[in-house]
Amino acid sequence: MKIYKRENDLVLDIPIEQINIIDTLDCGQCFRFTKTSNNTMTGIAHGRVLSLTQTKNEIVFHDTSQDDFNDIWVNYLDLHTDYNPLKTLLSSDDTLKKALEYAGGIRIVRQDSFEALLSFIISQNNNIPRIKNSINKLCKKFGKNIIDDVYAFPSVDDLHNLSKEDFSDIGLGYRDDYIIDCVNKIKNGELNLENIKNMDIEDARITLRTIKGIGPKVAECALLFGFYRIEAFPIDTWIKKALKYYYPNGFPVQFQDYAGIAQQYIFHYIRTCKDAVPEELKSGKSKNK
DNA sequence: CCCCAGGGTAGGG
DNA sequence: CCCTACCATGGG
Repeated sequence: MKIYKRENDLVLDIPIEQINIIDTLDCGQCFRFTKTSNNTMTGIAHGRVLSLTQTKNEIVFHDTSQDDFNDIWVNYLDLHTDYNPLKTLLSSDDTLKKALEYAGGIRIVRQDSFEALLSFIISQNNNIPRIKNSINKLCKKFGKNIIDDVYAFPSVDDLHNLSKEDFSDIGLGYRDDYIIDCVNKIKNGELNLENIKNMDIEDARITLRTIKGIGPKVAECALLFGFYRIEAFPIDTWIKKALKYYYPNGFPVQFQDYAGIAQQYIFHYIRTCKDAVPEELKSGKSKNK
């Protein structure tokens, strides 16, 4: 992994098999990036704009300083982790082998805890385009302006002391109450996200689920995507279908310490690869049984 | 009109 | 423990 300067950009020498930025930033784990050309992703994270252009052997970080790269983006994109041993282990399973051939360049992005927590509260019984839309409106209305029409994800303080009416034009539906409850619990000290980072995962699950609207699935997503607990295993409607079709006898126990990463490969595979599962299963009623 | 989406809750068996 | 109705909203 070599990094060098090219005018205002930083160029990272890294093969696309090691990290595919489009698959990574557009696989339903984070919601603030969009594809701005056929090989460019642009979005906002940690209060900054990030625009990445990828070719076979390099990623261009547009208008990025060496300090921001070192202090923010290496960690955000999980670049210090070697995924090869894990991918070799997961390849012993036929389904994961196919999922890795389809999109093995996915990494688990290290998102801000509060942003991930709120994002996955919004995600419940919702679809990804609508989640992205609501989050963008939330940022535009309550987040701090970064530049032009770009806004940071709102902080706890940005969102506290708001009423349901304040959220009425965000399109959250009934989920506004959940956000209000979450922000209140953080503000009054009932919930401390920094403490959750150091908790045993079972305690973290129980603590997160004290927030209204957070059940098993959202708690697992928050832990996986907001706290980098890669053993967390969110089961949504897609993973339910995958478990039923591929793993009727249960998910392989030898993967349990990294089940969250495996889950993400499968999620992306089954959701976007049209011949991953039979059509009748994809369009079938997922709520039955 | 229907069903579905990175579900959870309350309430009743 | 299980099951079910219901919860807003927009896309297909």
